[in-house]
Amino acid sequence: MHLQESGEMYLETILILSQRQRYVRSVDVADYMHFSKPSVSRAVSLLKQGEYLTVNSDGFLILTEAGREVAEKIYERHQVLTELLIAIGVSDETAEDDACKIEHDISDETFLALKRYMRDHKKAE
Amino acid sequence: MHLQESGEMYLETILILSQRQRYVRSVDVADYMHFSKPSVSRAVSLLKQGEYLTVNSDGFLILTEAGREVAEKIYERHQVLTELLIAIGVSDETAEDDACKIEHDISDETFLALKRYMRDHKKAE
DNA sequence: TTCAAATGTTAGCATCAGCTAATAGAATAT
DNA sequence: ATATTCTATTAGCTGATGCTAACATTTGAA
Repeated sequence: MHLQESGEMYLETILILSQRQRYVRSVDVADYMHFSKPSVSRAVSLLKQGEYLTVNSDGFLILTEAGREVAEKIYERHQVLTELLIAIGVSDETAEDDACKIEHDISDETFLALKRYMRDHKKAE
Repeated sequence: MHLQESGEMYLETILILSQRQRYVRSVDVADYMHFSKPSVSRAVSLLKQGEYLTVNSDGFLILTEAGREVAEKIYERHQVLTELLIAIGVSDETAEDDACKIEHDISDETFLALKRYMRDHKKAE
């Protein structure tokens, strides 16, 4: 089952929320993403079907290994891309927004090249 | 009328084809993009409606001022982003592919920052 | 001239991913 | 204990954008 950009966003959000809260429910995801509950409900059931997460008896969303891998990959991209854009002079808010779109688009090859470039140019700035 | 990514891709393609051919028809766009004729037909009629292009009596697609502006903006992004990715070590093909996705996502602010960065670091490499 | 190929359009299908309205069930407060 | 509120789901709508099948029109070759 191939994940669309939207699936990646849900997983990333669950990861982020689970770093600030003891548990994450569908309604928390809906609030954070400013989506309706039914939208989240369907997304969650698709992600469950794809085995990216499970829902326990309290309605808490738990990422599976596969789900966590995707979430961490996207979240790392989010952070690195945001940092990179800020480093070249983009405003914080725009950097966040643009990173959030680019993070789903680029290949592993490009992301690695960007990280390598940043590493090699950090002190030389 | 707000243009989606797909609309931008059609306009960019028409611009590219009009640089290599004396005229561009729907079927040329379909061949180039590997889309079906009906898909292009509908897209063209939407772009016509949005006044991004006109179709003359021979079925040739002519970008309007607005259409050309969009097409050139996206095409410039395409070229600059591809060049940038290649410069940091991404393979030609991946650079093309990734640039083609990023080009629709980033803000003007980010694109300007990237161009500025490239300009300032070109000879210093 | 006639028949075939090329071109464009219409109709209708599929998927993705958002939405609202309505409902069911669980948790909480009075 | 009852009523309210919170949470999740179901049903069904919407719009974007790809597709195929079928058809009409035009072009061009035999």
